[in-house]
Amino acid sequence: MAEAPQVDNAQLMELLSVALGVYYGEFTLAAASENLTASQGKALTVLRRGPIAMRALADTMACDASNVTGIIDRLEKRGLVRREVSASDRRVTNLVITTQGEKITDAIRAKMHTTREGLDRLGAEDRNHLSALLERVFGQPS
Amino acid sequence: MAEAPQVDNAQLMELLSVALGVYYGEFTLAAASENLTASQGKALTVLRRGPIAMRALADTMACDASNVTGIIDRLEKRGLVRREVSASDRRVTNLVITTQGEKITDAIRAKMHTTREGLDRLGAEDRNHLSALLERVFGQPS
DNA sequence: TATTGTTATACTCTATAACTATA
DNA sequence: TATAGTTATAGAGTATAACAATA
Repeated sequence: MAEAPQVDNAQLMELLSVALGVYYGEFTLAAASENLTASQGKALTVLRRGPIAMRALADTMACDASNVTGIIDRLEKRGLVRREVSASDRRVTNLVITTQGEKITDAIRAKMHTTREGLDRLGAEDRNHLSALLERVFGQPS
Repeated sequence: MAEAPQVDNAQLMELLSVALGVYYGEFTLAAASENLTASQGKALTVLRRGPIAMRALADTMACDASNVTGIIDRLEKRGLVRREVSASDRRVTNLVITTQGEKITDAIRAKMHTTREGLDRLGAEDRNHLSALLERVFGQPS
């Protein structure tokens, strides 16, 4: 049996802070290489998961709804995102990523070498375990 | 034996993206409750680990060095950070967090309920495992 | 010559408040 | 009345370029 390192939550919070800092820094640089700001890249990443309303995107990005207008304006001007008025509620604007937008999110992800090489160091079992742990920590909070 | 979910790196990258979104969103709100922007909170969090030069902080934050000047100006004006000219190289400015700055980072961390409760759901063994996995993925990249 | 930190500039992000359209 | 999205505004973040001080 290996010695239990006895990691407490404060140390784990610190480790998460460092790990996600590395991830976010690399994401910012990768987005910049595609001429996107971090916020634009983040919005595009959320849209990559599927269509979403302006308001819901603002909630996911933890920013005010008024900010999303400008961010989406710039992405739409570049043809990376499409606005669609909801059929069921005409107040709602649904956002849909375009094929070109999908290509850019894929390009950003492909450029995140540090993170990908880090994950490559894990075997299949450890990948499964990390996935399960992240889902338990960050998955649907009650 | 449990069925192997067969998680590939693309899924893990997506999961990391979601985790970062939850963590960063909560961090932004916690920092705002202390009247700090996300960037100011991030800078203070890095400084909490120990003194660091302006240039190194810019690298860690993945932003241009010129930005750090303004961010530190505002933190210094509030007494949360101190500038110290390096004794060994007078071009270098070392940044030191103050006692008041430490208190604020602790207050921010204390307010991150979703993340902390997520970690609380893990037992001692899973905490150790998550810690080891994060270090293997994000620890000192060659 | 090269590096550190600052300043000036232009653009983007951000929250707040007020507004229109729709429910 | 309440909600979705936009606009206007002011302060903060951001990269670029140019600069002074130091190495």
